[in-house]
Amino acid sequence: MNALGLGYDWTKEINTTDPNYYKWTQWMFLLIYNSWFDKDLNKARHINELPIPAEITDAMEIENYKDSHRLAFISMIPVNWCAELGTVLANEEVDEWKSKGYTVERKPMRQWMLKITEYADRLLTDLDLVEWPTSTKDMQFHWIGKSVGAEINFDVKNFDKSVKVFTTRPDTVFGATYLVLAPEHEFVSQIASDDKKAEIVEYLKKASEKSDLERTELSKEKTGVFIGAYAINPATGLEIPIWIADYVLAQYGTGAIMAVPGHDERDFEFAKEFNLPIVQVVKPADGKAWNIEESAFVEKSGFGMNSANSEVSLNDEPTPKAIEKIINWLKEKNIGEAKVQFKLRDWLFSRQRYWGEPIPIMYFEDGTKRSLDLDELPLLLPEVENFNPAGTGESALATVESWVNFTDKKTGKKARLETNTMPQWAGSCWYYMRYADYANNEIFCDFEKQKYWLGNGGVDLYVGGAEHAVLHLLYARFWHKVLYDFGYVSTVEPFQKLFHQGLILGEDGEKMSKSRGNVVNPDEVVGEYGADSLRLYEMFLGPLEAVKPWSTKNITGTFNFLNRAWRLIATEDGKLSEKVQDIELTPEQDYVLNYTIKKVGEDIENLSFNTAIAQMMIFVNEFTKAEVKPRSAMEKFVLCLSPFAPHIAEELWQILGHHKSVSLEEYPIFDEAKVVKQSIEFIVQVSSKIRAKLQLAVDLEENQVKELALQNESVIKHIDGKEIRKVIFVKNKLINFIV
RNA sequence: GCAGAAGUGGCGGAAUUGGCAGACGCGCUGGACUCAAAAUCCAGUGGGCUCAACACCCGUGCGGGUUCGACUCCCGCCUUCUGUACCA
Repeated sequence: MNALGLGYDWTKEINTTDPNYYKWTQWMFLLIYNSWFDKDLNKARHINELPIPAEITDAMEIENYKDSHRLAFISMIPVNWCAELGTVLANEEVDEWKSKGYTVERKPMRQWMLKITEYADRLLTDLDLVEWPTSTKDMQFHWIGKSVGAEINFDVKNFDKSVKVFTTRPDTVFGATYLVLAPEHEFVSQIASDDKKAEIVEYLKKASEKSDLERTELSKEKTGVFIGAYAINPATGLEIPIWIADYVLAQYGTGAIMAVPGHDERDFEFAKEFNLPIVQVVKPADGKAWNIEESAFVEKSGFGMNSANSEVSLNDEPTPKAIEKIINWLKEKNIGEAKVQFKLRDWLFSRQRYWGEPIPIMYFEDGTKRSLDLDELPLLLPEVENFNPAGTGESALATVESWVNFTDKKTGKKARLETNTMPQWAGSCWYYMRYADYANNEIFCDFEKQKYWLGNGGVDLYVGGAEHAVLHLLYARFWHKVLYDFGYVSTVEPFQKLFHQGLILGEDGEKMSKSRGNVVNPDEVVGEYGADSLRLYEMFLGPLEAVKPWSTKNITGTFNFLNRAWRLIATEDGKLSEKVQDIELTPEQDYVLNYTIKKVGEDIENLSFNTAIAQMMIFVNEFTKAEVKPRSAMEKFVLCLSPFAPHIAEELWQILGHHKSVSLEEYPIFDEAKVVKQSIEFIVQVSSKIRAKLQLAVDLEENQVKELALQNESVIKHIDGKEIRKVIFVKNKLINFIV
């Protein structure tokens, strides 16, 4: 990187695995842990400010109540457990190990979660504040996935229970002909009939062995099992069967749905597969008949039908009105209410691996616990011989007796440390702020420094790959907002302007990889053509955001350009060329110079480096033609070139007689008056076809141009005595005679 | 399937309040310099037609449309890339 002349200040290097750095990652985790989300104020507050209900008086119960409100909490949630490996696998690792013959199952295990869902609304609305690519904003928008609907309770026949479902179409409740629970739903084992239990266990086993990916790959064929229980449709009063099926996800909504096969594609497919009744309760707005046995009617623009009981009728109501009406009825009867649901799930934060920041919480023998104080951080990882997981689902840390079990100095009590560690994402959630105050040991970043460097809406320009569009960029926004709520940062959002650079592919148009053998080694290119040629070529390839192939052959273009630029100013042996003299510029040279300064400056602002370089090539071509080169133009050109090709520019600058580094110079200023052309090539069209080009002075009026144009031979020929019906005139551009 | 982006010479790409399509570079062709070559410099280079020039015609993935005028705007398709995965 040094050879390429990239301007990194290595004294400010940071490292998320450095204890002095992860001290603050742990501190931030504890800030989150010691918070609850005040829905009224729509922000995080300290856990000690949480109002405790009067009926809770027992100290232990108060702690439990607090724990259930913390933004970091423990939950039993399904993870990819591989018993043979004794460890939990990431989604993308599952297939790899399964193909090696290992068994991976979805098993609920104790995990630390962060309540990012509390920030769902803010993460959504604050997207308006940032200058990000629309595609990335869209991705986050869909990922957060806000849907507005209702929750409805369906009583279970013969049980004192009711299944809560979430639906965006409560108006179709009259058409709900069965319920479907996620296989993992807690009611399944409780309400299933005995004769179905064997079948259910079998189905559950199969479902648990499927990864999320497999569940969806099998999407075309719906599977499920009737569990021998019935629910009562609260709208119709009818008994409807309860099924389990893995197309219903435990993690979303309530983990249960009311199935309306007449008005939902998935429910329709399922009903067809298992011969369940389909009832039409919405009709198309155009009044045409709809064959509900053929396909589901899913438009939200219809009118209700077959939807009435003794208390409420949705018949002939347009869908939006019907939704409103049924929600009011559900509320009145206390069987449901309006509900906003997000696709966004809480963040599974813990890892059962050695390499990660230890979660700084200790548990005492009496069942109480405490988080570490700032003066006890960082909580270091112990030195170990064996990094393998404990095999119990815990990390290697659980096997380090001396680390895990100890006597707490502050309380004198025997304690056991949490053995979970944090994910890679944690340290990258806030590193962008550490650069502003990289060595501070009192706080993660001094507020004033943070405000100075990042106060203008966050990081001014954040360049990174599109693969981070939803995970890193969402997690970091979440942490930043928590820090904002406690006044540690001055902006609501961490990254003001975001740019995704495109990948440079190998010469074969494929991703560069060792296995494909298409990797280009920059060191070799630098050796042959120099660092400036490489830098310039990478920028000249095409737009920064585009994915584009490398071509070693084409680097001669930028290499030649730099050689030509050199010869403009210097001799082969590095002396100032005798042709560089203090002379006036010709009007044409003056224009090219000023336009180059303007264009390159603007293109840098827009990150359009390829066109900036093209303009500098035009400059060099123009001045190569000249017998004598004006010194002032050469100096300004070197200043333009300097950010792109710093090494050559530096040498040329010194050859031109300067002693101060060119990198300390200001970018040159152009003369606005000189970038306006004195004369322009004017287009003359006859019936929209170009028939002549005239070299004219600028700002001529229509009459003047018309007169000149009509004297042109080619124009006369094409008008051919015909009547001119219309004349279109665009100032300084064209005149068009319609005949 | 859904969402987003893209499709322009032999190649990378340029051109957006709709107004010269192909800037700039690579490659290729010819010339100058040289004993020769490399390097360098100069000229040419979308296709068709033409001995050639002029002129003319065609041309921005495909098919329509709006407009005096469309790479650009609208409708419908095709292809490629990226992301995502039954979210009730």
